[in-house]
Amino acid sequence: MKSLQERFEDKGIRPSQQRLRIMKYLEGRHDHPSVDMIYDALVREMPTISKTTIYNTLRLMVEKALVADLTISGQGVRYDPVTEPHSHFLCRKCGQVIDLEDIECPCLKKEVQGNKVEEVRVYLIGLCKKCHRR
Amino acid sequence: MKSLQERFEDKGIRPSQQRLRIMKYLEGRHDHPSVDMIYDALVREMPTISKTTIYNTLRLMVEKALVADLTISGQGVRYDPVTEPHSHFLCRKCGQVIDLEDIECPCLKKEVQGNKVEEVRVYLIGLCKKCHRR
DNA sequence: TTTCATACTTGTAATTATTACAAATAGATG
DNA sequence: CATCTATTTGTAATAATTACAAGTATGAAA
Repeated sequence: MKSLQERFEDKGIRPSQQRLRIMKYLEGRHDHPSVDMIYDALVREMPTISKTTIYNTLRLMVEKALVADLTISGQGVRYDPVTEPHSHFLCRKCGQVIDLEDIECPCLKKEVQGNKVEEVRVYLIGLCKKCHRR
Repeated sequence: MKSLQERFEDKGIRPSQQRLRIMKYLEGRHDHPSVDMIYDALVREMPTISKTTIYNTLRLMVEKALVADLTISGQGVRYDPVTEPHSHFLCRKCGQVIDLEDIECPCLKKEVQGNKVEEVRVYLIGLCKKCHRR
């Protein structure tokens, strides 16, 4: 895997302190944080960072396909450092969002009923392993 | 298909003028309107209706499973009078949301990786038939 | 290295979507 | 008709996001 610096260069993104921090934070977790979660975590080490920068950076990263955005029912927007297509599971009780790598999706066809498919998003909702046990 | 009145009674919902109007409007279309679209259309025939009532009614209908809510990437919440499970296609150019009845979904399993699946939402994004032709 | 132009960040204000809430209204029941 | 309760309405509050202008940092050129 290429370094962050390299991936930024490839896409013509200037590697500012803020952008690097945001991406490093995101890549270190798999819980699909929201803007607020990212801000709250980073503002401790970087007290001057602003929420607008988080928004700007994430918009740029999504545009350049270095980050994926998820809009799951009722949860607002969440961000995912993994851009390879995969599905997500939302636990309606604890709210956590889990990656599901192995779900093969039938709708990966290029064309459906005459419409050109560019992207497939599959969200499963239910009770996660832990919450289900009670 | 049962009448609206009957379906309301079954669920213990009082059939107020507003609720009936909102549901009738929704059932007459298949373009998955937003709260604003519904409000703008109804306020002409019912000048005193309030947006809060639209929100309240839709929340109730979703709760009682007479309406489905869709949260597609970037489009805010849209509402669908069809509650049988089916998929949706969003055209990234013209913004329309199309029903896809025939997409069979592989993930209709009851359980995935230990998590209990209660609901499956599949969104396809791309260019619709019309927009694609250009 | 200084200078300059440009890109990036920040804080604030504006916008949009949604919910909370209390007062007014309508509808059902006795 | 009188009363009780559910519903609706308007307004205010909240939350998420975007717009924008001013300040700051960065890189290139001199």
